[in-house]
Parts: sequence; C-alpha cells; structure tokens
Amino acid sequence: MIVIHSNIASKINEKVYKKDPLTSDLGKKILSGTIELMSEIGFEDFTFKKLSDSIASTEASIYRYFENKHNLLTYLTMWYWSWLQHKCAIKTINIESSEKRLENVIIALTEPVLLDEQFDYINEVKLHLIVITESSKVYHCKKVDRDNKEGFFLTYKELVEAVASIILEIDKDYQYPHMLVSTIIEGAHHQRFFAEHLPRLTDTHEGVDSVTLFFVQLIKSELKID
Amino acid sequence: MIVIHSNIASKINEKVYKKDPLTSDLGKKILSGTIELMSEIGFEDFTFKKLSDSIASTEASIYRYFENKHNLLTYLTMWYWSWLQHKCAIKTINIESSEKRLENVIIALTEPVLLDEQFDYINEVKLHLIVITESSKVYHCKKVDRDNKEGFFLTYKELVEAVASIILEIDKDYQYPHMLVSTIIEGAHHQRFFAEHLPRLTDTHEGVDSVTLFFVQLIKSELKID
DNA sequence: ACAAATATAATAGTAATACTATCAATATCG
DNA sequence: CGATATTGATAGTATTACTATTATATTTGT
Repeated sequence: MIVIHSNIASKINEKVYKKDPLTSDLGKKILSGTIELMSEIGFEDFTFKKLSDSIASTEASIYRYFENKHNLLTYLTMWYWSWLQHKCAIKTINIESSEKRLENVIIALTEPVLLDEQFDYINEVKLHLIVITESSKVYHCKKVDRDNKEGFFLTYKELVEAVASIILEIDKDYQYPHMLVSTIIEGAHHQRFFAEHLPRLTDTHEGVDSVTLFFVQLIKSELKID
Repeated sequence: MIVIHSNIASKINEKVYKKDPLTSDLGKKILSGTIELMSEIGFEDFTFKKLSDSIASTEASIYRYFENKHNLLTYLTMWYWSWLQHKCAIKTINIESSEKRLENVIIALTEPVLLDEQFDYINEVKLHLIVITESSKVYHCKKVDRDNKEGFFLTYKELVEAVASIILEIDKDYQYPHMLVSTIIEGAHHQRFFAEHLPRLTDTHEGVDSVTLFFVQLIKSELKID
C-alpha cells in the first residue's frame, strides 16, 4: 500500500546530513546550487569550492551541512526516490484495477521529467538528469554497506516494495517482483542515458517515447497481461 | 554474425593506453595488480601510488602506460566486453536454432563467472566483480562523448549488436532489440550487486541462480518464445 | 661483444582536492 | 539587550593526480 506523503523531504534519513538543509536559506541554496552545478559539470568535477563560489558562500559553510559531496548526492537521490513514491501514489489513487495501477506506476517510473513545478529549491527536471547519470554512484562504492545500515536506501526500497506489491496482486505466485521493478527503474535511467550518449545501445523511434513504451510492454509480456 | 577472435585484447582500441600493457612484464603486472587491488578497495580509493606500491613499481612508470585510472578501468571494461563477445561466439557455434542460440547467449551474458582459467594476467572472476560495481563509471562521466568518439565503447556496441541480430532472426519486426539486450546486460550486473548489498531490491531463491533464470524467462516472455 | 636505444626506478615538485580549525561578523531569539 | 547560533573569511594539512629529470638496468642491432 502506497501512502501519500505531502512532505517529500520528511522521509529523508537524518544521518545523511549534518544540518538539515531545509531549515535555512543557505541550506536551500546549497540544494538548488548543487542541482544547477552538478547537472552542468557532473559529479566528478563537482567540488564544494566550486559550489560555494557559485552560490556566493564558503567551503566551510557547506561542510556544516554535508560531510562530503557523496552524502550530498545521496540526499538528492533519496529526495528523488521519495518524490517518485509520491508520484506513484498520485497516479494510483482511486483506481480499482491492479493492472491499470501497475501500468500507471511503470509510466510514472520511466517517463521523462519535463516540468519543474512544485519545489522552489529543487528543479525536478535537472534532478532527474542528475539521477540518470550519477545516482548509481551512491551505492556503487565501498561504503554501500555502512550507508545501507544507516537507512540511506530506504526510500528506494519502499518504492520497489510498493510496486512489487501491485505485481503480487496481479500474480501472487510471481517469483521475481523486486527484480522486475528494480530492473525497470534502473533500466529506464540507463536507456535514457544511452539515447543521449550511446545510441547504438538502445532503440529510438521518431515521435514516441520508446523507453516508456518498451518497459510497459516488457512488464505486460512478463506478467502475461492483455 | 559473431566472429570468433582468438586474441581478445586485439579488439582493444589503442587510444585507451599510452603504451600497450601486453607488450611488457610491467604492463601485465599493472593489469593483474589493478584487478587485485581495485576489487579489494574499489575504484574511488584506488590510486596509481597504491598500485605501484602493490606491484613494487613506481607511480611514474604506471603513468607511462595509462593517462589516468579512468582509462585503466576503461581498458579492463573493454577487455571484458571483448571477452563476453568471445564467450557468446563459443556458446552459439554450430547451433542451428536461433531460439537456442539466443538462450545460450543470455545465459553467457548473465551467469556468474566462477572460473579463472585462460589468462595469466587477467583474473576473470575478479574482473567480473569489478565490472559489476565499477563499469558504469566508464560512461557515466562528462568525457563519455569524447571517449565514444575515440571508439572506447565499440566492443560493447558490437556485443549488443550481435545479440540484437539473433533477436531479429527470431522476430524481424521486433522494435527494441538493442534496448532489450543492454537492459539485460546492465540489469544482470545490477541484480548481482543488489543480491550482495541491497537484497530487498532483488529476489533470491535457495539453490538457484535467480538472476539468470529471471532474464532468460524475461526475454522469452517478451519475444513470445515457447 | 659492444654501442645504442629503450624501459624502468628513484626522486622531486606542482596544482588541486578534501577536508579541519579558528575567529570575527551578523542575525535571531528569549 | 544580552546570549546563542549561523555564516563568512581565512588559514592550514594531507592526499591525490599528475609532470619532469636523471640514473640505472635491460634489450637490441651490428
């Protein structure tokens, strides 16, 4: 059961930051500045020095909010998973059919993000682009087990669990609900990256969103829907 | 058509290295030492200083072979794609049925690597573990377009193309052959990583290799095979 | 066998990064 | 209005990611 949380940031684990960035103007400027700068220069070239220059603050001030850039990226990624949870909840509300709810959720998980609407300190379009390219770095590192113990991946796990439970409504004996969901979520990011940078690794068709079409078709084939 | 290359390294683009590591003892020690050290401490903590200490050489000597650790990881990843190409070729030789060839290839692409057999300077088991955790970093970076122009991802593209062509033999109208293949290759890596570090994002079943079973079933469902 | 070329080791040095520490200025809060 | 917390300014350290130089060892060509 997906629960709607009006405050997306409230699900973010406290240990990922030293001081909650949403409690001050500087904190919010750190978030918006990071999204701006990191989407431009990428995670590797991103430094707290460059960030502080770009928002007219200082390195030391930023270190009061986040231990390092890795945790800052983790924060943004947690925010993104939490935001996707919310989006999925909205898209399934008041819909009876499990099949239809699943389809809506897969669309929500895989479609491009085109509008930057609700949050003054988070540009959702640019955050989505950062997530596509950089998010796997939050777990593809040696501190993954430590971070996992702290609960840094909980919003991701909850999201996968919520979608997996819809799958089990449709086929209670299906063997790989979590695998199928995480393959689709990660896969959609990969395919959008490939479409942009390594097109021979994917397939694009004129005038349609192949990524979403592919994954919707894939899950229906796998679950024998229609 | 998959062509069998007896020399896997011969497909590796020259621009990824400054001096071919296979032309000297030191070069081979750089490769084997990197696989050893990087599988232990991870890409981020890996430095040329630590590597040179571990193989009793010097930083400057290693810089004569590779510009930086990123290109060294790229070399190993290219080697891995090329090795998979070879593995797929072996597994499809003399098999008539397209369906059977596809199944064998999907198994080859997704199964765990358990034996370190053929190469004295490459430990295939440890290389596979490095690829699972680190390989996406070779393209998830700002120099991806430059590296792509140099041809650093050609062995990957050829691998995807070879499998895609089997899919088209089975269903010449199938719309997403490359997307399906790259989703499976990347997905298998992700699922193995999740099984090890974030098990709630995947599904494991006692005594069987769920990852391979899942992806074989997935491609058969999608292509309506059986 | 020996000169010439090449590869490696040893060492030094630089600019940038990833932090930590200190203290002054400023805003806020009771 | 005084106390407290926040930020800015500045400085400093260890490590990293390289480049450069020279000496020594090894290989190669004749």
